[in-house]
Amino acid sequence: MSSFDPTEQRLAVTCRRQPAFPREPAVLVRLIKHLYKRVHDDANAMLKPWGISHAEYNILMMLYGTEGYTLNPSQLAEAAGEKSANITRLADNLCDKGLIERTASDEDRRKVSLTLSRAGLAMIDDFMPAVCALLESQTAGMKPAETAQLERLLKKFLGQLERD
Amino acid sequence: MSSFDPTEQRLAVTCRRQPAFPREPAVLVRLIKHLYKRVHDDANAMLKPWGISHAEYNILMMLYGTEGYTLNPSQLAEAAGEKSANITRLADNLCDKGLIERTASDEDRRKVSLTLSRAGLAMIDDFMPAVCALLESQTAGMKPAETAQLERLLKKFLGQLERD
DNA sequence: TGTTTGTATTTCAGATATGAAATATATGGA
DNA sequence: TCCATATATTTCATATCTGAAATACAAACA
Repeated sequence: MSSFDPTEQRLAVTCRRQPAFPREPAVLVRLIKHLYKRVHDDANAMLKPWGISHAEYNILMMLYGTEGYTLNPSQLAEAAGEKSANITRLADNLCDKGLIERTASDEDRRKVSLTLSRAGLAMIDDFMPAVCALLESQTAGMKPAETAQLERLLKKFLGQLERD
Repeated sequence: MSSFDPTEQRLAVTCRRQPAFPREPAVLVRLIKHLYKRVHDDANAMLKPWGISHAEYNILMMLYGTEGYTLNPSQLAEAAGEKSANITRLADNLCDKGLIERTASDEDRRKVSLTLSRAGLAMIDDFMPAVCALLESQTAGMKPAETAQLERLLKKFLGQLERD
């Protein structure tokens, strides 16, 4: 019994009432939504002891995954999947917490560099065991071939959404 | 070239820096986030002419997919994947727009019934062609066997997240 | 009956996210 | 040079969402 069952049941009724309604994409889209909400909530709960949100975590980790630990707000927006107005706010918060540093670029003065601070790096090292444990538990029941297949299909789906 | 490439690239760097970091679940979680944002934005854009949001659309469609077009806020919260405090607000808006009706239950006076109105039904009939077109375009590049496999794997993933 | 415990919904304050406009700088011609 | 257009970021008003507390009723039972 999954929390998704009531949703699926209601999609079935919709299909009966609207013969043109395409079940498969509708189910996929709603599964994505359910999964995202769940993953987002779990991540927020896990990160609570460190006083950062899932969105802030994503910013820190995108900087961490970059040579030089530095990105511009616009690169960060793409990597973290946030709108640029939101990046400004998140970066403000992370600066206030001392986890990143904001410096002006001199090569292009429109640009801003956001760099992981020493404290930001230390926090990542600190929460990393908890993050790894959560991530591992999330796929614990799936075989490597299944997760690889899921990755492939999700990328194909994303590619389709982004065509044109 | 996908908008996901920069993210994936940064996850690869993270794996190099943190050998314990499990790539596969991290990639899946971030793909889910990217997909959700995209689907959510596209749905909002498509629905704009009708003056409703993606979240409001989900409420309407969950009522539409129910015998009697009626649900309680708590059932709606589960079906639509929203927190109950949010259902109250969304239902308020939909009532103001005349798309649903709120009535007290007499069998259990704590409960509230939210019912699709005549105008709500008419709006669904009206936007249905655009909804179907969007949904179909979203999986246009995938074979039925692939979407079925994706559905199966997403359900397995969700099941894993919800164990315990 | 009265009391306790549980469930359904709403309220409220604060967090989070958004679009559109504003600001500042860059770039490529005329 | 001057101008038009493009890019990067922020600001601001508003929309959206959340947790926690408050409210209202139900159900079980001493």
